[in-house]
Amino acid sequence: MTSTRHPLPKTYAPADEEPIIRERWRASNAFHPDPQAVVDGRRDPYCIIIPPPNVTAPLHLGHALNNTLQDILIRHHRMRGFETMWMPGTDHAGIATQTVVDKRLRAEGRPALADYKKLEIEGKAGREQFTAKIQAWKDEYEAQITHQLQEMGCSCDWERQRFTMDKQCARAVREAFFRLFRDGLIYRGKRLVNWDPATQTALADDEVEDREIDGHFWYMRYPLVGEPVVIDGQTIDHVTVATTRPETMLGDTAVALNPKDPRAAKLRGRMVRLPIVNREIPIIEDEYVVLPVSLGGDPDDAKAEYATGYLKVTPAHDPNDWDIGQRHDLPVINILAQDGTISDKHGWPTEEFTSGQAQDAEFLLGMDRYEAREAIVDWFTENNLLEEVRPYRHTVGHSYRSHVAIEPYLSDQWWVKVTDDRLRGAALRAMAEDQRSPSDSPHFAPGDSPGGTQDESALSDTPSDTPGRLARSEMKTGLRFFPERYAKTFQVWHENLRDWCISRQLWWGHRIPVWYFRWAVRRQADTSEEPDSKPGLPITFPFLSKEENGQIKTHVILGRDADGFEMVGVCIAPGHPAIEEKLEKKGAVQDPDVLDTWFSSALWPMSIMGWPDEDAALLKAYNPSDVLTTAREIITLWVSRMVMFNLYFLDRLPFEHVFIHAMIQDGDGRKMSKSLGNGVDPLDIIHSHGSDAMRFTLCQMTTNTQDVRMPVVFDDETGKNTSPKFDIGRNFCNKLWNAVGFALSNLAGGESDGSGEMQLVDRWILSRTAQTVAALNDVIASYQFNIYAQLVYDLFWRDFCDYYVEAVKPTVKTNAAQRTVLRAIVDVIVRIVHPVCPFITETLYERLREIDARPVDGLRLDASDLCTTAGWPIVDPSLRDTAVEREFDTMRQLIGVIREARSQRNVQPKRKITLHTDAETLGWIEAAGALVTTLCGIEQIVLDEPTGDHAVITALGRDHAISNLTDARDASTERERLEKNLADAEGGIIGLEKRLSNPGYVDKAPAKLVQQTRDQLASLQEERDTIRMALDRLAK
RNA sequence: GGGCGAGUAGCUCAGUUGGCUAGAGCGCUGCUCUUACACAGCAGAAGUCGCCGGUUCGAGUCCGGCCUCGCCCA
Repeated sequence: MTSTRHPLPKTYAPADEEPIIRERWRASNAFHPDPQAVVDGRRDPYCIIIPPPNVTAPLHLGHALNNTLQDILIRHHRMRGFETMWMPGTDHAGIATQTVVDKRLRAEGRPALADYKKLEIEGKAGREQFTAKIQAWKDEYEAQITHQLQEMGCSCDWERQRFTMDKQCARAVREAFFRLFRDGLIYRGKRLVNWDPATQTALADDEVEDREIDGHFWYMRYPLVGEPVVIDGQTIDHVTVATTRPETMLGDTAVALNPKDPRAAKLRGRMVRLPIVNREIPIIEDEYVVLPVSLGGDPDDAKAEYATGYLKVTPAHDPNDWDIGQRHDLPVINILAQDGTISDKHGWPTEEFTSGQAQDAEFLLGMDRYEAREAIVDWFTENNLLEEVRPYRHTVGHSYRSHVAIEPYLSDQWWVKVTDDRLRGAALRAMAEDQRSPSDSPHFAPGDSPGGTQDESALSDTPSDTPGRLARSEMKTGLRFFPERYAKTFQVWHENLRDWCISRQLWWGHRIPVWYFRWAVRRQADTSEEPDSKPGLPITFPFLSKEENGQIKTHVILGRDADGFEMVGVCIAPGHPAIEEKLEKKGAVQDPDVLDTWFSSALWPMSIMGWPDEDAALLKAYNPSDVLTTAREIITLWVSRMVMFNLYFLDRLPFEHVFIHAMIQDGDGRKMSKSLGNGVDPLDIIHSHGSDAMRFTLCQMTTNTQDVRMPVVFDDETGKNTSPKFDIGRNFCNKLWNAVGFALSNLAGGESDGSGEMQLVDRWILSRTAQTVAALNDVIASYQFNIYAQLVYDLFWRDFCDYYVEAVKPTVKTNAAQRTVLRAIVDVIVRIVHPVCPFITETLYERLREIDARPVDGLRLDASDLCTTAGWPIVDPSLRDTAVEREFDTMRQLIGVIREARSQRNVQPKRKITLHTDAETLGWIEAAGALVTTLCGIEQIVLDEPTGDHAVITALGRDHAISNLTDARDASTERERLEKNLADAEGGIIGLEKRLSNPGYVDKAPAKLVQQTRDQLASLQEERDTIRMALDRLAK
């Protein structure tokens, strides 16, 4: 068969080929699997769910890495015949997106969030208008992200792309919330939020700007209740607390000191009387308290320098104090109103005033927090309770909007009770047993001892053994992490888990499906139990039908107002807009907050497959999926929540494996970031080097360490950041292009008469290929991407190009057997490179298809129209021939020595030389075909001793010579070379002799190893002797 | 503070149950635009495997301690 096509261009030009290939893939529909084929049992599934990128910004290099790795897995499995699904999509990223859009609007001088909030208050649909702006932003970035993924060659099922806020995902969110609420796993509780007293709104963490301010530490005395204490000869009748916020003392509920503090023991169990309010509060011990420098605190810690060792604890007004309060079960006393004035109406116990205890504090009520601060400091001064004031510069969070200092403020939030055993315990029990660490965790059942038997089926997954694999619907245990060490992170996170606050004071997100209603509730039973933390009894609204009431199965009582009405919160099942409407007509108001973004992300593996419709074919086929591929910082947040929710709602895992890839840092070990300007844009690299080059480089870098470094350089020509690392991939692609092009031209041109036999190189390259393909399968199963690249590189470049192609040049045009092998090996190489470099291999595959393929025993290569759907090479173990590999290595050694001698003697590359050798060596060389003569530029091989100018060489334990070299002989370089070789040999001999003269080694090491050492020694000794003789000859 | 990772050639990194005279790519040196590829070929130089101690016949690899850098969680 003769090709009518033009030869390949000399250099691979990715920009010319990539769009053609993308279009070919699109038209083929090859990335759109049929879930029914899986459900019917006709095909085995393989599925990856994309970790949905945020619509906040375009993809960065970390995404490029993550998605390249996913695509490698996907393409590999698709070629192996799995019904392969890679589900794409994006995440709405609530806080980040809302902030980014608000910032952009403000930068453009257009109406922004604050303006829309005003409109909303005025009843002019501000919320709707603002979310429309975000929606437009989302559409823009979603399109951009999709484009980027396609440019990278990601073989996602684009027809099934989803978004965390689309209709289908929204339904899943509503359903999940309703069920968790119904089952008592969602509750309402207090939490400190960032409160802006000026605009009177809660702010997200990233809406708070840290600012350094010049403040003070005030040292205030709290008198001890009861007898004074003597410590180190000093009589103590009070403790001194240091604070930057004196006004919060009104809400103090304890004084804490570090258990390591020497004073702690003496004060244990004592109380102090809080000045002004006359509240008696306990002295407690908590590790959080900073020890003063004088008591052994860290001298480099500014806080230790200012600390007294006594910490006033105000749970309602400081996040750290809140945590201490939780740990010690302290009362929480909020002393501020929403506008930042001192108030007794927001949680300050009324009794303290009615009893007259707090009458000294009455004059403070109504004061602004800063006025109150001054007044309180004055009061302490007048009463001789102020010990000292020291200036102190520190960081205080300020509202990005009003620029006033934010106030940690107690407010009602919704929580998921992830600490419940149904969630946390289930997630822990789902871990593969051999990956669990020893632990006193009560969540593992007694039989679940760590370090149990390994689940063998998890370790290999060739298509032939998939029937042994656990049925997907039964996959509720065996969650496995790669690299293994991350299992510990997962376990520790769960063991220290706290409940998850899911409400966010934002507009962009899934609105909380709870309606608040002021109602004289008709109760089925009266109850005085604490209503706050658990759903109440079923509620009945008279204006709803019995059936409709059934959709509101639960409610939470939020409080009782002055008139005795209860404020209740009800959660409505999804799909009943009529009920929502009726309630709203009666005055019910939906919670204004939205859910934490992770709530919808946690449902991602289910929602995108059609849950809550449990009959959806997608859900049956692809939940659980095979592997989640993600970055390290996400294990705690996301992986955990997906596992908990999938187990809870479907009683099975969302995925079997979790692969955590390294993070890319710049050459100095810094994170890539916009602010540092050290980021590399994947699209820039695709344009400068090609998508395949970028992918190869990323794959090749992916070791199982935590971080990998990529030196970043600024390219003056393009004005963009790039990295020399990408040259690795570009060079690889170019080499591939040229080598395959060369092979094709040899196969297409010329013709053989069908005769000819395989030579040593042919059997050798087949053996190496068989070995490589087998290794690749293992390496994919264990997510060792750098080794994948290495194996492919070595086979293609070091073996195929450097030896095979060179060796067959003189014979391949006429030797039919060799042509068959060359054709097959090129085919294998193109296919095994395909998962990493899909574009170039797809292009080359098309050319390769023009050449007739003949079967090679032991090698199966199912063809297809496209490389992407072609069969993965299946090699018979019989192709592996270690005897041939050894024989080849012997010849390669000889080649190396001759080449070295040529180089030492400055023989011109083109010059053909004469080899003088013995009959036995000649026999080996001839048996190897044209290998040695071609690679060494040998014109003839003779059995005579050289007469004229020549160089003696030592190889295979004997002497040979080369002649017909060049001009005057240079004995000194040859002597230098021999002396170096002699030194090497002697060094080796000494080492081996030392080892063998050690009785411990000879006695204890395995006999096989000892014999191997002896053989090694003998051959080195032989080599040494011949080198010595050669040196002697030179000396004559 | 807790957890994890890294330290091997000038740079970026391999090194899987201890058997190593420690490897690769880039860079460097020399020779070649040899007819697939100069984004290439051939040859070469280059390392006290962070430091100290231990186990062992044998340690880059296992154990203990220390130093430096980084990440995650509080």
